[in-house]
Amino acid sequence: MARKSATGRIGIADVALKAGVSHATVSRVMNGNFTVDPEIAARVREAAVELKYQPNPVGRSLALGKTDTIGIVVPDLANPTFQAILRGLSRAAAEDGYRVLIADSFEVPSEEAILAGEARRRCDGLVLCAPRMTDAELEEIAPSLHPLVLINRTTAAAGVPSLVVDYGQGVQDLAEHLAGLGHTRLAFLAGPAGSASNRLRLEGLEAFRNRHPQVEVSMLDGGSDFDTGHEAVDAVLDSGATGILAFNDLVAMGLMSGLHERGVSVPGDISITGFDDIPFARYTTPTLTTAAVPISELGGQAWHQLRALIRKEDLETADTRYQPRLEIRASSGPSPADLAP
Amino acid sequence: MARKSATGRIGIADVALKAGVSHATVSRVMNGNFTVDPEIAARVREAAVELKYQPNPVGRSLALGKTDTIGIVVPDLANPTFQAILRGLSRAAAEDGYRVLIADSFEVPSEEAILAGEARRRCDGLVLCAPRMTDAELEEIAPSLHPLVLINRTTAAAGVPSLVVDYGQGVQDLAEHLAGLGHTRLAFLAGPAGSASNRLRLEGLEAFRNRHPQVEVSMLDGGSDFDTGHEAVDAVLDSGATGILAFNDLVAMGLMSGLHERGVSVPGDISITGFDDIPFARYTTPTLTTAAVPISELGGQAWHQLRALIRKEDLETADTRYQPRLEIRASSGPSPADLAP
DNA sequence: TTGAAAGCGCTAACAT
DNA sequence: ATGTTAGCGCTTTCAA
Repeated sequence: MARKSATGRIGIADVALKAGVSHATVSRVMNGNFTVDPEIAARVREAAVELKYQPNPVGRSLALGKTDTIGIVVPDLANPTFQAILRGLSRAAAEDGYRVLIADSFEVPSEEAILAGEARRRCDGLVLCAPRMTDAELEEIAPSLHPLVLINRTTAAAGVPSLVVDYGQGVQDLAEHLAGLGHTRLAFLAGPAGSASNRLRLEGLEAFRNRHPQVEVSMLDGGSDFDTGHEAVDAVLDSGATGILAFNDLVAMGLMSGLHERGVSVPGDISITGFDDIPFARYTTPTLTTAAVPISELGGQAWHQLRALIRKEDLETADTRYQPRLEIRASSGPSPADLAP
Repeated sequence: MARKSATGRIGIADVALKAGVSHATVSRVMNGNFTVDPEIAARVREAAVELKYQPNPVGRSLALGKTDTIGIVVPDLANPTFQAILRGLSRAAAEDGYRVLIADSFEVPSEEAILAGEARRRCDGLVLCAPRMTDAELEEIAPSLHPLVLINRTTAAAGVPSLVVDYGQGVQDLAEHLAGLGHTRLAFLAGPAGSASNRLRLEGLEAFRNRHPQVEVSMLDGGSDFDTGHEAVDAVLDSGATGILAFNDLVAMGLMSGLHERGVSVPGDISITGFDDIPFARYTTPTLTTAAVPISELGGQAWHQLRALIRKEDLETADTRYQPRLEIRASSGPSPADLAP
């Protein structure tokens, strides 16, 4: 009978018994150790196949001190940006035989540290995606999370590579684009308060203001999803701005939908820009002007950085900076003030 | 010094040493066993905190025979449907202290069985999402994957609960809706060939045809993403149909975008329906008529079924069938033939 | 080339 | 109430 082990599953001992060898030999064969006599190896393999034996990964993990698994902590799995990062990460890691364990903090900053620690202990490394926790907290826990890679966040802690998108530059490019179209009253529909990428956008806008003192840039509270944009219609109309920089594509889409309901023409009356260039952006009506971010590439890069750390190839912990690319489509046009004198 | 164990990390032995007790006692304290003297327990806890000790999950898993992790295999992580299922699953599992390990088969059916087996071995249970493998193969591997829950697929194998969306009924409801608006020439923009959910839609349309012999329903080849819809514009126009049933919302959006570029009015000239009711559906222009599927609820339910199996509460392995809900929005309207006599 | 034995970090039965 | 001991399933020295 096959079921010898306590768990009821077939273990290395069953194969050893069937092949008439020790478990050490079975282990050697399973791991491709060539010091085993070919004849015996064949017998072992045969027994393994017959019993449909597959090594227990938990046992291996304990013995080897590695799990072939990495973790990722995201603030919100419903956000297309994080979904794309996850996909890129999962794809790249899979090519090296690693699996991904996910942890969603549901935008609760206080949960992040716990989730991160827990995930890290089960894995060989961790990707922390746009964490909402404070700099101090991040810096404090970073060492215990090593190997660790950050996305859209940096830290003073040593040995933690960061992949950050230059949202500041991106938003400046968008603002320049609108200014170039004659818009002199812009409004920024901000993102979540704790978001570091929102801070970068604000810094970028500050730089823009300094270069263009004649352009008014008002700030409107917001968020990161459709509803935020949809609910911001009144605030946007009240602001009197003709060029709206939405926090991201989702917000822009919600806003466009709301303006459409009010009979406001885009870009006839108001020009709108998004951020991210999610796949949907080229299918909205009108198609959305935005700043394209190579999101899923970011996930792939995160794995490559993490892999280097896991393999202790950490020769270079240089941070990587991604430049968004301006994607001009139909949602932005000349300022109506320019058209109707 | 704290670092005693071979791995360099702090282990139970370090805490035992520091608190002057055996590791068994430390284990008892960490697991809330009340047979420990309160004073000693406090001393142990203190030592644990000072050393920042956290039990190694791999060690626990091996000893307990459980990992507090479940796996999910999806055909394509880029698909919003699977993303939503993943999110619902992850959320529900997290509430019970379980984590989710993901495996993406990238639409390669031959990979599924391997990925599934591998994932299952690392986890306490598995969710197989719309597997593309054959019925025979699924039935063969199902027993070795137990506890197993299927989504949008059924199997003859015993003890495997299925959660399936009634795509057949949904597409019939949509077709009835269009017929009720006076459309007599419909076209179905089909999905991926191997997809079981596409087969269900085709069956539903067959039933519809039998009930409405006077309505013409032509079949157009397609796929499951934006581009499919966008590229289908010519085929759609050539078909002469005034009511288009797109495979899903993505295809519908791509199609609407393409028709918009051609100056075709929706729903003035052509009515369009999607399927799924992804969040974007209510923000398209015009808003999309579709059949709403409670996708992320599906993920939650999958966890509840799986949890019952893990806990061996498998009293009822009844399959669950979800009825899509017709969501009538602005992309469908009266047949132009009815309007212009 | 192979087997015996130790050990990965933990839990739990057993003994005290 | 606590310590000792024996696993969980595997890899890997160390002997032979």
